[in-house]
Amino acid sequence: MALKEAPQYRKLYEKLRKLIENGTYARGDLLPSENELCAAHHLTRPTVRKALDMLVNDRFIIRHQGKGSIVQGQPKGIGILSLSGTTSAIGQDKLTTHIIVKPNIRSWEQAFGYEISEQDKSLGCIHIERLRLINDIPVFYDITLIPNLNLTRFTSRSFENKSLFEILRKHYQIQVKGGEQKILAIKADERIQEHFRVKRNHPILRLDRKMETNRAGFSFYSQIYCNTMDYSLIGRF
Amino acid sequence: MALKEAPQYRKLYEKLRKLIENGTYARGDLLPSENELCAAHHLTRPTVRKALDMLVNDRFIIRHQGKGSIVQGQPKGIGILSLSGTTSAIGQDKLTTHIIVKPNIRSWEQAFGYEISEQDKSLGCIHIERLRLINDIPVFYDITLIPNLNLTRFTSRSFENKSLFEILRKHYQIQVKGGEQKILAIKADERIQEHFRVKRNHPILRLDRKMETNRAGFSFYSQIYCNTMDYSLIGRF
DNA sequence: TATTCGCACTTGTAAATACAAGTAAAAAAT
DNA sequence: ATTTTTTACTTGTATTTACAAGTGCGAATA
Repeated sequence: MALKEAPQYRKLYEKLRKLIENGTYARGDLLPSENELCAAHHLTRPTVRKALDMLVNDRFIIRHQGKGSIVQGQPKGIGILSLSGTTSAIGQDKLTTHIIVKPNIRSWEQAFGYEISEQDKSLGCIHIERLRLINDIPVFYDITLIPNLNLTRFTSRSFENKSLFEILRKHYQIQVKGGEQKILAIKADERIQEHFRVKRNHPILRLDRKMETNRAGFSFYSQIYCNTMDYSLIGRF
Repeated sequence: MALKEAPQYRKLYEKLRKLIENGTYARGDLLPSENELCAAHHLTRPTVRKALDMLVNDRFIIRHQGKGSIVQGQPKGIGILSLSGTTSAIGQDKLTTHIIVKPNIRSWEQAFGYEISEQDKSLGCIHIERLRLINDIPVFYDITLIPNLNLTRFTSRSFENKSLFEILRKHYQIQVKGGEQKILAIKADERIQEHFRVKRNHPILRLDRKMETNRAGFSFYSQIYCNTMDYSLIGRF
């Protein structure tokens, strides 16, 4: 089964998104006009517009009739509380990742309080645990459970300093479209105390999340512990 | 200034959305095919597809190539983490409100870490503090700061068991369009211990929010303390 | 000088057309 | 009867064309 090539509008979306993410286009800049993008990439306007529609949807740009497409910058907009993964929520600070439990396949019974389908249950799940540090301070500990269907070579990929969301999007055409989350404040248990190097009774934020994707019936789950002492979570809504 | 008529694709979106919301199309049903919708509404496929794109985006439907558009049903409520105020986030449980500090006008210097404009600063702000109980358990304590411009009779209104968001929308045509929030876990301080009837070191969730409205330049601010022991915050994103 | 007007640009909406690709059921072959 | 192939649908991608409408700037006008 050969991988189908990504459609043109999607390729353009990825290109422009990258240019915004790496700062080539900064907040407030105008993107090239639709006609210029057409000429530059040998596409027609509806195709270009579809790519821009996606960027609007992800809050990378806004458009003004008669004016142009205005870069909004990284959608801090979609901080960890609204949509994106951790990596894009951090911004330019140094984010390092330690894999505590390497991707491995195991069975599951439940997923942090969320119901899972019988099919997912029968196939088992990919299990990852990561500790993430911002500027060398441990801030996130996350456990991720992904249904084990058809993600070839997934367990052998490197996740160090890479965004899980980005891997899913680029290699498997899976985009997180939204989801559900519970959020609560708890005391640090022993394992968390150790990872975060904090005392007992230290208040910790916990998120239990279900991520829903563009692939029908495909959801995955994560539980995130956050030490908000030095870095609080920021999000737009 | 006459109101411009809504575009065709938006009208179709509204129609189909209404049909899903009132149950004419139920979860699992197939929408009429794109060609049938074209014929029925005298539109062409690109226009129909644009309406369906919007429904996909809002998660009312998903589409399957070769199959059709499958109704997903109503996207579930948006909890406190995404957009709405507390009242609509609770659902059917009993929510009671105690006004701890009645609406009063005072000066402000800052608003929970957010920058405020010079104009807002010069006019002072309306200050409210409320304790909210779900099924008689104290769960939220919130402090709200609203710039004091032109909200006639605001301080004399009753806020018992009423939604602040609703008052702003109905009486002042102010709608919250989005905003920014910081979220962190803290230990209960003395005042919170008392209100929530919890011990020292009890983990508490704190949200610092800036609410942006449809009125240009008008934002207001709130700080919310949550006891997530019995009720965790649930939201979609 | 200050204002108005027009032009050249931008994005927004909409149609008509073509072909690719996935799905499911009918039709044909085994 | 079972399997395979065909066929008639569905949505997905992409082009071409046309006009509407908002923006900003420079030239013409008062």
